[in-house]
Amino acid sequence: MSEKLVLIDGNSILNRAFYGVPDLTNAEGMHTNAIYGFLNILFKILEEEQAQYLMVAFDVKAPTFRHKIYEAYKGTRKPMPEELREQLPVIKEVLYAMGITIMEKAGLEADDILGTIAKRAEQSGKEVSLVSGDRDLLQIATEHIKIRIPKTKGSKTEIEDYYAEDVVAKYQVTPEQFIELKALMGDTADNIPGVPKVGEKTATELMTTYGSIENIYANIESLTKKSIKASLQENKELADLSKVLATIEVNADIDYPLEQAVIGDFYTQEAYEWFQKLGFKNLLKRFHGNETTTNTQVESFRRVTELEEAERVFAKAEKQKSVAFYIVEDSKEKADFVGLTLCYGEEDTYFLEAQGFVTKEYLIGKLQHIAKESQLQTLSGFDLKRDYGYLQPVDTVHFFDVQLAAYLLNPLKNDYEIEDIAKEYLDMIIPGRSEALEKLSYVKAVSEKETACFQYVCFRAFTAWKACEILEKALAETKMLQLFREMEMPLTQVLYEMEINGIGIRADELKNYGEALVGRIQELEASIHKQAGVEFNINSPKQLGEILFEKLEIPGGKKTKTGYSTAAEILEKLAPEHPIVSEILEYRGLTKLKSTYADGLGNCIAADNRIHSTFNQTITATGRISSTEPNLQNIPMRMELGRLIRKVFVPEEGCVFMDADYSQIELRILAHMSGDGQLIEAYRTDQDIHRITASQVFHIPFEEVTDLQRRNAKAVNFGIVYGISSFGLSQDLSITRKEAAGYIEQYFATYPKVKEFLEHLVEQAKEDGYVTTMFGRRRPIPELKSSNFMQRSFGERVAMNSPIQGTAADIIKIAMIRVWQELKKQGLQSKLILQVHDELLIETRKEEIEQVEKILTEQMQQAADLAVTLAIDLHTGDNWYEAK
DNA sequence: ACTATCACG
DNA sequence: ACGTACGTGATAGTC
Repeated sequence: MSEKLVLIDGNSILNRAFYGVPDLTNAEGMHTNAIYGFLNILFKILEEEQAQYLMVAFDVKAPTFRHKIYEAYKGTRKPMPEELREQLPVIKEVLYAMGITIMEKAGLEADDILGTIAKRAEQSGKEVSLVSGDRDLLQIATEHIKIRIPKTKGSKTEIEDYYAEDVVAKYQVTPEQFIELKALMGDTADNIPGVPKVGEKTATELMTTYGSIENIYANIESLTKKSIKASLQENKELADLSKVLATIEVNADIDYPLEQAVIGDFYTQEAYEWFQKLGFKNLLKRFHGNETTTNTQVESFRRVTELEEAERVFAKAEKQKSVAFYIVEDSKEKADFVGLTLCYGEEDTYFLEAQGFVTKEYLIGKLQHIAKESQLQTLSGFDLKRDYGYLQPVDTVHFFDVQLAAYLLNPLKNDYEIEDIAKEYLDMIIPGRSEALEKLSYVKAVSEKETACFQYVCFRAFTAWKACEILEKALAETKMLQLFREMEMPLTQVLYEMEINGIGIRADELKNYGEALVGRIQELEASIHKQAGVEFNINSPKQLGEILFEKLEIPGGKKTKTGYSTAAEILEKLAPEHPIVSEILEYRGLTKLKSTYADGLGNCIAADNRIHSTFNQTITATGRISSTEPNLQNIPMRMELGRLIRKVFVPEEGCVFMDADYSQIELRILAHMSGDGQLIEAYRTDQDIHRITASQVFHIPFEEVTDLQRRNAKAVNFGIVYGISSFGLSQDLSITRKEAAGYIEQYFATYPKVKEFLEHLVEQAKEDGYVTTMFGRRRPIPELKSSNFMQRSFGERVAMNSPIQGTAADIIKIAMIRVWQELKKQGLQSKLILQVHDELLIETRKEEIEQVEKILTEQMQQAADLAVTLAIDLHTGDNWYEAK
């Protein structure tokens, strides 16, 4: 086997990647999509090729010879978008960090470098794979030089390969002739003018007939098509110029540093840091086994097996100011305790495995002692909510969840794995779960990869310990320490108990509800198929769109990229005219209820006949919590049929549900934060706010406000909170943009301070790069720096919405903590079981109704001190339907 | 893995 | 001139 060289056309591939990969930005708001796409193509190629050498060629900024000719001919090239331009120097840095040879030379285009190097490599007996998005390169294909052209098909990249014979097969000309083919037909993308009137077809025909441009002109009289002949005769100079432009230099004056281009280890520390900075999480996985910074750390890790030693470790731990722990569980059998890792210093990380005299009970007892008794210590960990089953904490003030801290510092990330925290805040590469355990259970893995597992669990405690101090400092600097200590940390415990409590479900009734839907669904399905004249999958938007808009020729055409939109919004407009459409809408509604709710919830019922959702505290950008498996925050409410599902959510024997929700909390927050006197005054009278708004905005007496006016005012109120735009409002109300703009103008004239406030938020956000809630929670807004109008506008709306939505989230979190504490303090058995953004649900003992009602009302109303009252609506009932 | 749709606040 | 309302999660279909 001869050796192989991979050559990459840097600019071309970066350009391909930029347009092929959807917009990506890192935490700092820098665009990264082209770099990401480039690296993916690079890795894919290298995996396929198994080459020994690699070089990447780039154009340099100075105009080249060929550009000069062209620019004299036709002017300047179209400029590169800023989002791509900023990525060009970065990819070079990344490649440099990976030890990859970069070729660039003033006066030479990437093509010329590639052509020259490829030919030289071939002459020295090497196989060459040349990767470019540019078909121009096909001219240098030979038996040993393969041109590879990546194509983005949907989300996948496929690569077309061309040896010389493949060029002939596809274009009916040899690679040498391909130059002249290009010269004749021209290429606007490549700035080759070509001969007017000669396109791909004519050019191919001419070249296959005559073999060369020279021969075409030699036989020009035999051409049959007069217009072509005339054009060729008139434009001989243009044809010659085009040939010069299309010809790639293969004898350029350039170094050929083959020794440097030997493929080595890409996975250097510098490369890791770049990948981390760019936020390429899945590419980081490639770095496993290349840790360099962690080796010294590993040497200090200790395995503790003897009781005596364990005693010493705990005795010492109790005297430390800061202790971190990680509970090791078997991943297969959930909550199967394996051991405990403790860390309380640079040199003090211990893995205490439950075995012999060091029992599970002993270890947990010792840990609980630290958690309960030593209030002066900081006890840190990672995702502490998961550990409360062991801890049974009474007070969380000295707890420190590093995951939660990292979330507050940047709530925009998708996840907060401890590996990422180690890298971001400690500048350390630690093994990730999948690498260490290889998806095996702990017990199985430990026998096979004992050392890896030992290090893995130690690093988790060590990282929690070490990151704790740094994160605390960062929280202090960003003025979020109080938010962390007094809101997020105490909330972990409230959420934990809500998860444990769960909510009672009448499984039989849920089943009946689901079965009751089936009959009607089948009826609709048959009717829809009959009317369509064909059986098809109604659930497939693709098939449905084709049936409605092509087969049945219902007007109301295209919308999305993939085909016709069949969203309810569109179908509702067609429903009155077409019975099939309204049946489809009904079918959609029923199948949604069946699959997502009747069946979906049914699958989540635990052995205790309750549903235990997970409440996630590190998901949203604004500070809200989210609910998964199942999501109990989107149980139907607006439509009666769906709302009936709430009847299967029931309290325990001897209890009722007590449900309280804030009335228009976001608008009240807006009134407070903006300080608008008129709006604050509107809330003083405890009446229909949308009606008051309508009355004030449209200058009519309260009693004379029509339903339409009220509806409009309500939409404007919503719009303001979402970060108003005339277009959005016009869409919502089905009015013209101008009318919508009129409403907004009137609204702002009525509440001038609101306008001022929102404008100030955007201004401040542009200055700082983030917005904050009343309680100091931050949301960075990298979109504000985008050169893309749409993205920037989105950033502006976010700047207006997040402080409001986030403050509401803060307020209900405060209420939850206080309600929970008060229930405990008064020794009540009633339990907080759900939060739905502005609503709390308490499973209330019947004998405690009065006390709980008082607690819930007071704590919710007093959670924040605003210029307007925080009104709540409170109901009790024997199920969720009745309590709401 | 991504898209479309739709449930909630 | 650009093209959307803010924040989530689950399901089914398609690639």
